[in-house]
Amino acid sequence: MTIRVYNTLTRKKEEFVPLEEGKVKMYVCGPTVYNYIHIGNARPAIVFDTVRRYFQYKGYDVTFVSNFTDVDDKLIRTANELGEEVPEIAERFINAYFEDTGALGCQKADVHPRVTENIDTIITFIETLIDKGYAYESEGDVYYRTRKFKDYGKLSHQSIDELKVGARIGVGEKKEDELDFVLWKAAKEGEISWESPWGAGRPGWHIECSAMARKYLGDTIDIHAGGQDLTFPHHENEIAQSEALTEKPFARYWLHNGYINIDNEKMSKSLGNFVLVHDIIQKIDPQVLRFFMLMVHYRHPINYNDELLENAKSALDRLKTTYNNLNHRKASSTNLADNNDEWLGKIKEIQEEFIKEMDDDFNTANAISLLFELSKQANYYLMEKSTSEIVIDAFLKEFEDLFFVLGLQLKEEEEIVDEEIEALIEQRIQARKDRNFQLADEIRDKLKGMNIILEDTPQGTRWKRG
RNA sequence: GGCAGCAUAGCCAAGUGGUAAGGCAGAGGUCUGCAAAACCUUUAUCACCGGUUCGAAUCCGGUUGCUGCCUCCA
Repeated sequence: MTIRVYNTLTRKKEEFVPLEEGKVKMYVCGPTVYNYIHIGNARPAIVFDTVRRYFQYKGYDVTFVSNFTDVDDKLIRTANELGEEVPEIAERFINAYFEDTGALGCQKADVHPRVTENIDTIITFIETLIDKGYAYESEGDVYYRTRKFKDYGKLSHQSIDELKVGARIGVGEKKEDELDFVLWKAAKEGEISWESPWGAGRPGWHIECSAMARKYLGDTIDIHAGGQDLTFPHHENEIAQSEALTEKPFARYWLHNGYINIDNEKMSKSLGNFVLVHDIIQKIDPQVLRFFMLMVHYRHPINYNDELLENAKSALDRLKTTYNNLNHRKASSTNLADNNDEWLGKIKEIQEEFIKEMDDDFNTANAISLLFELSKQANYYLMEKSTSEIVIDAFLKEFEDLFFVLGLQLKEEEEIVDEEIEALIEQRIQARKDRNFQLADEIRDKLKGMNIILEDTPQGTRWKRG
């Protein structure tokens, strides 16, 4: 089965056919590193990390590039406010980005290019656009001649004339046309800058992605992705820049993820409702946030609040409990069960359904429902009097594989064996043997107070943290 | 004004022509010394109106409500 992806360019689900068989070249627009990332930044990171993992699961060789915008107006402003230099700020929040997204289970990209490390590439790109007549210098700035690019608007499906109606006016007399956008910005007094044929300055926002995607992935890439709001103007402008330069299609498939609202309101500075990943993961397992996001289809909006996150935690715990129960049962399993094939068949069936759902434009919501089906089947199996190690292992492996695809972790960190807890549990086991249930319950309550929850199973007593 | 999206049970959320997945929460039950975990049962005709069709949550038209983008916000 092939993967079908919704392509913003055509507004349809299309069969994914890579440029080069078995390989996927993917570029995801990364953050401007002037602050900790908020959950809106986390969504594309999580979603497209999952897309990447799924391609890999299907056997593709994926080259994944995601940039850092490490110089722009917001960085300069932040630097001024804090009395620091732009590179310091950028470095700090790039590190924070890796820390936060790492906690969320996102793998690092193959390349994380930074604007400030690719200034030469960007300047060359702009020079070529000028040579081809697609750009012009004006008082130290360089602008893109938007009307010259005949396909402008093809991604956001707007005609140039419609855009003109909505275009903000008064941006500057330096432009030939109000739709033109900046490729190179002349430096103001004291601003961080680089030398260029047009004087000291820095790159505009859109040009970096065109230049860096081309440098690291080539003229045409398979997938270009980012948040929905980047469709226009950012991605539209990237297409204009890249395709004007190479005269080839820039990206074959454009994927965009939906927004996140906080308590049904848009996250915005004026509302003061920005939720930083850095803060949430102090309070809740980062896995839960990832799971929460994957429970909704990536193109749909998500509403966020604490209660919904709690629901996601309960749901994820259910799956983890089943996994732990399987592990617990492994020790007492034998090789003598005679219905192994039946169970192995069921597991295989669930795996196939999972793949079918993910093939359909990465429908993680449905894929997760298959995890619950796996959990249900595993629980049925655990009700059997004797279990086969082969089947238990197959269940465990399936859980691990599918969790890995979604970027979720099953194996807990090694619990440090607490002697006090162990001793109390031993005492209670003895008390139960003696049918001294009052003492047994007292011990259980005491442990509960220590956030230890006990489970008495036919295979013995086990504990977990609450 | 232009372009686009959304409206499914108490909550979250799948589902684009064949009679409503899954999760959370709730209720009842089984198991258990009691719990925990698990299992079973139970809760919707899909915003509204009209149309197409043997058949629509799913297609078309309209109405209402909400949302996003329209130059630097993921």
